Amino acid sequence: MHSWEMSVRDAVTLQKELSGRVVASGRPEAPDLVAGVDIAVSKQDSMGFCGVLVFRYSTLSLVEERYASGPLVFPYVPGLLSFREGPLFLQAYAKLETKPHVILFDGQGIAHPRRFGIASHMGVYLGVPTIGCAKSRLYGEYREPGRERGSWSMINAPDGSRIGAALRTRTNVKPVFVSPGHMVGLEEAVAIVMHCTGAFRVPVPTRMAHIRTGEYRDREPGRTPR
DNA sequence: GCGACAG
DNA sequence: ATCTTGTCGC
Repeated sequence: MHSWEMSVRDAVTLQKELSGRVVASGRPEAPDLVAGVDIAVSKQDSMGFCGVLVFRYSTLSLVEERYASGPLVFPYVPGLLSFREGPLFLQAYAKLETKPHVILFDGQGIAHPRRFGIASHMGVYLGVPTIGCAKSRLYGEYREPGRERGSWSMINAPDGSRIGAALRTRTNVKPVFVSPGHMVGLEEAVAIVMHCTGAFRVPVPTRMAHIRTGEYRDREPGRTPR
Protein backbone atom coordinates (compact mmCIF):
# COMPACT_ATOMS: atom_id res chain seq x y z
CA MET A 1 0.00 0.00 0.00
CA HIS A 2 2.72 2.46 1.02
CA SER A 3 6.12 2.59 2.66
CA TRP A 4 6.57 3.27 6.36
CA GLU A 5 9.84 5.11 6.19
CA MET A 6 9.14 8.79 5.75
CA SER A 7 9.43 12.13 7.47
CA VAL A 8 6.99 13.41 10.07
CA ARG A 9 5.77 15.92 7.52
CA ASP A 10 5.07 13.30 4.86
CA ALA A 11 3.33 11.11 7.42
CA VAL A 12 0.88 13.92 8.18
CA THR A 13 0.25 14.46 4.47
CA LEU A 14 -0.36 10.74 4.00
CA GLN A 15 -2.89 10.69 6.82
CA LYS A 16 -4.86 13.50 5.20
CA GLU A 17 -4.97 11.56 1.93
CA LEU A 18 -5.87 8.18 3.39
CA SER A 19 -8.41 9.42 5.90
CA GLY A 20 -10.81 9.81 3.00
CA ARG A 21 -10.96 6.02 2.69
CA VAL A 22 -12.17 5.45 6.23
CA VAL A 23 -15.67 4.04 6.59
CA ALA A 24 -16.87 4.91 10.08
CA SER A 25 -20.06 2.85 9.96
CA GLY A 26 -21.23 -0.73 9.78
CA ARG A 27 -20.83 -3.81 11.89
CA PRO A 28 -18.35 -6.72 11.55
CA GLU A 29 -19.63 -9.77 9.64
CA ALA A 30 -20.28 -12.75 11.91
CA PRO A 31 -18.18 -11.40 14.80
CA ASP A 32 -17.03 -14.85 15.91
CA LEU A 33 -13.43 -13.79 16.36
CA VAL A 34 -12.04 -10.63 17.94
CA ALA A 35 -8.37 -9.69 18.26
CA GLY A 36 -6.46 -7.51 20.67
CA VAL A 37 -3.12 -5.81 19.99
CA ASP A 38 -0.40 -4.28 22.12
CA ILE A 39 3.23 -3.24 21.93
CA ALA A 40 5.92 -3.37 24.57
CA VAL A 41 9.21 -1.50 24.38
CA SER A 42 12.63 -2.70 25.44
CA LYS A 43 13.94 -0.97 28.54
CA GLN A 44 17.38 -0.31 27.10
CA ASP A 45 17.21 0.39 23.36
CA SER A 46 14.20 1.27 21.24
CA MET A 47 13.37 -2.34 20.40
CA GLY A 48 9.68 -3.05 20.11
CA PHE A 49 7.64 -6.21 20.68
CA CYS A 50 4.13 -6.69 19.32
CA GLY A 51 1.52 -9.26 20.23
CA VAL A 52 -1.75 -10.02 18.42
CA LEU A 53 -4.15 -12.29 20.27
CA VAL A 54 -7.31 -13.75 18.72
CA PHE A 55 -10.29 -14.65 20.91
CA ARG A 56 -13.61 -16.42 20.35
CA TYR A 57 -16.10 -13.55 20.49
CA SER A 58 -18.80 -15.42 22.41
CA THR A 59 -16.65 -16.82 25.22
CA LEU A 60 -13.57 -14.58 25.02
CA SER A 61 -11.37 -17.65 25.16
CA LEU A 62 -7.93 -17.43 23.52
CA VAL A 63 -7.72 -19.01 20.07
CA GLU A 64 -4.30 -17.95 18.79
CA GLU A 65 -1.45 -15.58 19.64
CA ARG A 66 1.38 -14.37 17.40
CA TYR A 67 4.30 -12.05 18.04
CA ALA A 68 6.92 -10.02 16.19
CA SER A 69 9.81 -7.85 17.29
CA GLY A 70 12.11 -5.32 15.70
CA PRO A 71 13.56 -1.82 16.06
CA LEU A 72 11.10 1.07 16.42
CA VAL A 73 12.46 3.52 13.90
CA PHE A 74 9.78 6.19 13.81
CA PRO A 75 9.65 8.42 16.92
CA TYR A 76 6.65 8.71 19.18
CA VAL A 77 4.77 11.78 18.01
CA PRO A 78 1.20 12.38 19.25
CA GLY A 79 -1.02 11.84 16.22
CA LEU A 80 1.45 9.63 14.36
CA LEU A 81 1.40 6.49 16.49
CA SER A 82 0.61 4.19 13.56
CA PHE A 83 3.91 5.04 11.90
CA ARG A 84 5.76 3.88 15.00
CA GLU A 85 3.77 0.77 15.92
CA GLY A 86 2.02 -0.12 12.67
CA PRO A 87 4.88 -1.94 10.91
CA LEU A 88 5.45 -4.32 13.82
CA PHE A 89 1.74 -5.01 14.16
CA LEU A 90 1.50 -5.91 10.47
CA GLN A 91 4.36 -8.40 10.89
CA ALA A 92 2.66 -10.14 13.78
CA TYR A 93 -0.73 -10.02 12.05
CA ALA A 94 0.69 -11.72 8.96
CA LYS A 95 1.63 -14.73 11.08
CA LEU A 96 -1.95 -15.39 12.15
CA GLU A 97 -3.51 -18.60 10.85
CA THR A 98 -6.91 -17.48 12.11
CA LYS A 99 -7.89 -14.02 10.89
CA PRO A 100 -10.18 -12.06 13.26
CA HIS A 101 -13.42 -10.38 12.15
CA VAL A 102 -12.67 -7.25 14.14
CA ILE A 103 -9.50 -5.90 15.79
CA LEU A 104 -9.26 -3.81 18.97
CA PHE A 105 -6.38 -1.34 19.18
CA ASP A 106 -4.81 0.41 22.12
CA GLY A 107 -5.21 3.90 20.68
CA GLN A 108 -7.61 6.05 18.68
CA GLY A 109 -9.68 5.38 15.57
CA ILE A 110 -11.21 8.54 14.06
CA ALA A 111 -11.03 10.46 17.35
CA HIS A 112 -7.91 11.98 15.88
CA PRO A 113 -6.93 15.43 14.51
CA ARG A 114 -6.98 14.06 10.95
CA ARG A 115 -9.51 11.29 11.68
CA PHE A 116 -6.81 8.71 11.12
CA GLY A 117 -5.62 7.12 14.36
CA ILE A 118 -3.80 3.77 14.40
CA ALA A 119 -7.04 1.76 14.40
CA SER A 120 -8.26 3.56 11.27
CA HIS A 121 -4.88 3.30 9.55
CA MET A 122 -4.55 -0.44 10.16
CA GLY A 123 -8.17 -1.01 9.22
CA VAL A 124 -7.81 0.75 5.88
CA TYR A 125 -4.43 -0.86 5.25
CA LEU A 126 -5.77 -4.39 5.81
CA GLY A 127 -9.37 -3.85 4.77
CA VAL A 128 -10.53 -5.26 8.11
CA PRO A 129 -13.01 -3.88 10.68
CA THR A 130 -11.16 -2.16 13.53
CA ILE A 131 -11.94 -0.24 16.71
CA GLY A 132 -9.87 2.23 18.68
CA CYS A 133 -10.02 1.87 22.48
CA ALA A 134 -7.59 4.23 24.19
CA LYS A 135 -6.92 4.78 27.87
CA SER A 136 -6.74 8.54 27.44
CA ARG A 137 -7.98 11.26 25.11
CA LEU A 138 -6.01 12.58 22.17
CA TYR A 139 -8.52 14.83 20.41
CA GLY A 140 -12.06 16.13 20.78
CA GLU A 141 -14.34 17.46 23.51
CA TYR A 142 -16.54 15.40 25.79
CA ARG A 143 -18.44 15.60 29.04
CA GLU A 144 -17.77 13.18 31.86
CA PRO A 145 -20.12 10.17 31.35
CA GLY A 146 -22.35 8.74 34.12
CA ARG A 147 -20.57 6.74 36.80
CA GLU A 148 -22.19 3.40 36.12
CA ARG A 149 -20.73 0.73 33.86
CA GLY A 150 -22.18 1.13 30.38
CA SER A 151 -22.87 4.85 30.44
CA TRP A 152 -21.06 6.89 27.83
CA SER A 153 -20.89 10.38 26.38
CA MET A 154 -20.07 11.61 22.90
CA ILE A 155 -16.64 12.91 21.92
CA ASN A 156 -17.08 15.74 19.44
CA ALA A 157 -14.61 17.31 17.03
CA PRO A 158 -14.36 21.13 16.92
CA ASP A 159 -16.68 21.16 13.90
CA GLY A 160 -19.32 19.32 15.89
CA SER A 161 -18.96 15.92 14.24
CA ARG A 162 -19.26 12.85 16.46
CA ILE A 163 -15.94 11.05 16.49
CA GLY A 164 -16.02 8.79 19.52
CA ALA A 165 -17.32 7.98 22.97
CA ALA A 166 -16.00 8.22 26.52
CA LEU A 167 -17.22 4.85 27.79
CA ARG A 168 -17.45 3.76 31.41
CA THR A 169 -16.57 0.07 31.28
CA ARG A 170 -16.56 -0.25 35.08
CA THR A 171 -18.58 1.62 37.69
CA ASN A 172 -16.66 4.46 39.31
CA VAL A 173 -13.58 3.88 37.19
CA LYS A 174 -12.13 6.27 34.63
CA PRO A 175 -13.68 5.79 31.17
CA VAL A 176 -11.94 4.46 28.07
CA PHE A 177 -12.08 6.35 24.77
CA VAL A 178 -13.75 4.40 21.99
CA SER A 179 -13.88 5.41 18.35
CA PRO A 180 -14.54 3.70 15.02
CA GLY A 181 -11.39 2.52 13.31
CA HIS A 182 -12.75 1.27 9.99
CA MET A 183 -15.95 -0.44 8.84
CA VAL A 184 -17.52 -0.14 12.29
CA GLY A 185 -19.99 2.49 13.49
CA LEU A 186 -19.66 4.31 16.80
CA GLU A 187 -22.61 2.64 18.50
CA GLU A 188 -21.47 -0.74 17.25
CA ALA A 189 -17.95 -0.07 18.50
CA VAL A 190 -19.26 0.81 21.96
CA ALA A 191 -21.36 -2.37 22.05
CA ILE A 192 -18.40 -4.53 21.03
CA VAL A 193 -16.07 -2.98 23.60
CA MET A 194 -18.70 -3.47 26.30
CA HIS A 195 -19.13 -7.10 25.28
CA CYS A 196 -15.38 -7.66 25.51
CA THR A 197 -15.04 -6.05 28.93
CA GLY A 198 -15.29 -8.04 32.12
CA ALA A 199 -13.66 -7.48 35.48
CA PHE A 200 -11.28 -4.75 34.32
CA ARG A 201 -11.45 -1.34 32.69
CA VAL A 202 -9.63 -2.46 29.57
CA PRO A 203 -11.36 -5.04 27.36
CA VAL A 204 -10.10 -8.64 27.62
CA PRO A 205 -8.39 -8.83 24.18
CA THR A 206 -6.37 -5.67 24.79
CA ARG A 207 -5.63 -6.43 28.42
CA MET A 208 -4.44 -9.95 27.66
CA ALA A 209 -2.38 -8.69 24.73
CA HIS A 210 -0.71 -6.20 27.08
CA ILE A 211 0.17 -8.86 29.64
CA ARG A 212 1.32 -11.49 27.17
CA THR A 213 3.35 -9.05 25.07
CA GLY A 214 5.18 -7.89 28.17
CA GLU A 215 6.09 -11.48 28.97
CA TYR A 216 7.17 -12.02 25.38
CA ARG A 217 9.54 -9.04 25.61
CA ASP A 218 11.14 -10.23 28.85
CA ARG A 219 11.62 -13.67 27.31
CA GLU A 220 12.70 -12.79 23.76
CA PRO A 221 16.01 -10.82 23.67
CA GLY A 222 16.54 -10.73 19.89
CA ARG A 223 14.45 -9.48 17.03
CA THR A 224 12.30 -11.48 14.62
CA PRO A 225 14.25 -12.57 11.50
CA ARG A 226 12.73 -11.67 8.14
C1' DG B 1 4.19 32.56 21.95
C1' DC B 2 1.50 29.03 24.98
C1' DG B 3 -0.81 24.85 26.09
C1' DA B 4 -2.21 19.98 24.53
C1' DC B 5 -0.44 15.84 23.36
C1' DA B 6 -2.96 7.88 21.90
C1' DG B 7 1.55 4.75 23.30
C1' DA C 1 5.54 3.22 26.65
C1' DT C 2 8.86 2.71 30.99
C1' DC C 3 10.99 3.66 35.84
C1' DT C 4 8.56 1.58 40.82
C1' DT C 5 5.93 0.00 46.79
C1' DG C 6 2.83 0.68 49.19
C1' DT C 7 -1.63 1.97 49.71
C1' DC C 8 -6.51 3.76 49.53
C1' DG C 9 -11.10 2.31 47.98
C1' DC C 10 -14.86 -0.77 46.29
